[in-house]
Amino acid sequence: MRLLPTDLIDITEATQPQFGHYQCNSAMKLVKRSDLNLNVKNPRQIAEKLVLAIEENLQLKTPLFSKIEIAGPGFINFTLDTNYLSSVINEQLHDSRLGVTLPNKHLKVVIDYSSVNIAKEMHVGHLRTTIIGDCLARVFRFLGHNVLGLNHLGDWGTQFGMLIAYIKTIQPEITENAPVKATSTELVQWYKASKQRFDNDAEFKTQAQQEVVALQSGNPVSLRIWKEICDISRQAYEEIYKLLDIKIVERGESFYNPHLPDVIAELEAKKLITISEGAKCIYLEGFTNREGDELPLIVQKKDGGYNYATTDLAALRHRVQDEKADWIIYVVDAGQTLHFQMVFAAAKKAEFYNPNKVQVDHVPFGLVLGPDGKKFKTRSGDTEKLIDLIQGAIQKAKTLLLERHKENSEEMDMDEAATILGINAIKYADLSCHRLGDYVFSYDKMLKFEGNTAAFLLYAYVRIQSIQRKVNSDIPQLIASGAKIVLEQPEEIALGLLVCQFSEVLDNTIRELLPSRLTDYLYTLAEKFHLFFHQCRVEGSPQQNSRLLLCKTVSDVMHQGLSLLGLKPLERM
RNA sequence: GCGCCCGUAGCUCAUCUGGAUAGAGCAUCAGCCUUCUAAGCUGAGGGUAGCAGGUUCGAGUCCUGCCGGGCGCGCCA
Repeated sequence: MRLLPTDLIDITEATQPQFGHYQCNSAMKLVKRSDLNLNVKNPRQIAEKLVLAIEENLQLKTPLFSKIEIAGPGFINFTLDTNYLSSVINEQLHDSRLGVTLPNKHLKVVIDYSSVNIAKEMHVGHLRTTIIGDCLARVFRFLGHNVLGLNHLGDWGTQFGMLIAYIKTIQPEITENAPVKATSTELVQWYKASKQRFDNDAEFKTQAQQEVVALQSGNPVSLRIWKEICDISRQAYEEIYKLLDIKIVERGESFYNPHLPDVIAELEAKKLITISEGAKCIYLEGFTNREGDELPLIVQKKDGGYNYATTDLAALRHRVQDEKADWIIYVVDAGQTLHFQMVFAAAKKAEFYNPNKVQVDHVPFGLVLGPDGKKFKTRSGDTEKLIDLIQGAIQKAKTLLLERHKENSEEMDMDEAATILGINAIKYADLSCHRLGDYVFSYDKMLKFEGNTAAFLLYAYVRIQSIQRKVNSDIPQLIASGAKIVLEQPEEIALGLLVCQFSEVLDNTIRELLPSRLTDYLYTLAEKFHLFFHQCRVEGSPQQNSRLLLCKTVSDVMHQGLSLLGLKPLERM
């Protein structure tokens, strides 16, 4: 398609089945371009020229299309040749990467997600960043990129001043060598108590702020208590990561602490710092506050302490300079959009990164709402603990499984299946809704096993496994013997086409950083499979081998797709 | 007040750099299991895409204004 200026190449999937498989919308755009001297007023005439050119170019090769038609104002509709489609899917059958080619350039992609807070329990609000970030990391990895997933732990800052000050009042015997005695539950209680005191007791607030400075400057007792707190907390969140199958590198705010003075020094050297009301600030164009005055990004507080802007700047610089990132992605809730805009703008101004060389994206997501339609409380109010939530889903899944398998419950490991089903349901409920929208968190909804849910996908996968058990054929042997997929029935062709589009879908998922592109695709794949299942008998049919292999490609794509979402498959359910 | 996000079927949501007749699920109604898992499939009804303009051959999608909801806006992260 060198014939067209790249910005005018507009080839998309057909919007309706009767229009074929793909459509080209370029003719309507070309007619407007006077600079190309086409001397044609009617887009249909352009479409005719394009079709001629395409047919000439493809003459000597395998026929790609069985039909190319011009329709409407100038749409060009392409119907793929079934033999060609069959040849593509047969190639994919032999390809362990399912038709997904490795990139020319392997990018270093840093993804910042999960960001749990030490001394606070993981709650439903951590679900989105953790699951979306994990999914994006998995897709990038599968596409052949070098991913560094970072857990930007909230393990530093004012809250630790509060906590340490509080612990010193209730356990005054603590020294550098006498450890804190507490469970993670107690820690959370202490956090709440210290927060309350911080808000209501001015003297305590001052103490807490002094503790922050002590911690940041490396006071041994403060550091010791801090380390204990982190260790206790870690046990709690690692349990959840294990359950959710999340693998992430821990690199919290404290990691950047030694770099903070240097970040400030560099900003000062570059003459970006203005002192305002005792605080060191960067003023950026286009940001105003409530009164319409310029809004600063505060990088050092008047008490000398650093804040999250400082840490984020240090982190960004580190990720560019030390990690050599090509792409940095922050999976953080939409409420922090302004913060990231300012940090990115400041980092550009400070030349911490070159926007032409490094792509930096904030990937915002909507809120998780409670049953009342309001945001789950995070700070002081009681919230649903993530661990309880997960256990609840697993319990519910188990009830459903037992109900379904009253007679033959010995065929499968109910606990294992329930765990997989429950966790899949939670993850899928989150990933399948559009990232930017809020959604109401509901056990019932996420465990509903109809419609666009994890169970619907799993059910398609399970049915394929069931067919394979029934036929009991050695599939690797079958492939080795040269058996081929022959797409004939409309249901087979529709299914085969979809299987071949896996690679395109992953590209879209990454381009928009939207996991819901992948869930939508897998949902459609499951739908098309169920259709095929009803219309096309596999076992005992004349097309048994071909259909068995078609099922295998669907199973492979489904398996890989589920894995990219962070879900696990089941052989039976 | 300013900025960002959202508003699509009774409900929950899709609609992929603007494309042809806006699609699913739930709920309602009517069908399909002596054949590979009925957690499935088929069919029916259900729409002024918040409202009003504009740009365009073409707008749910882009622009402007208004209405409604959410979030954010100087030392919490």
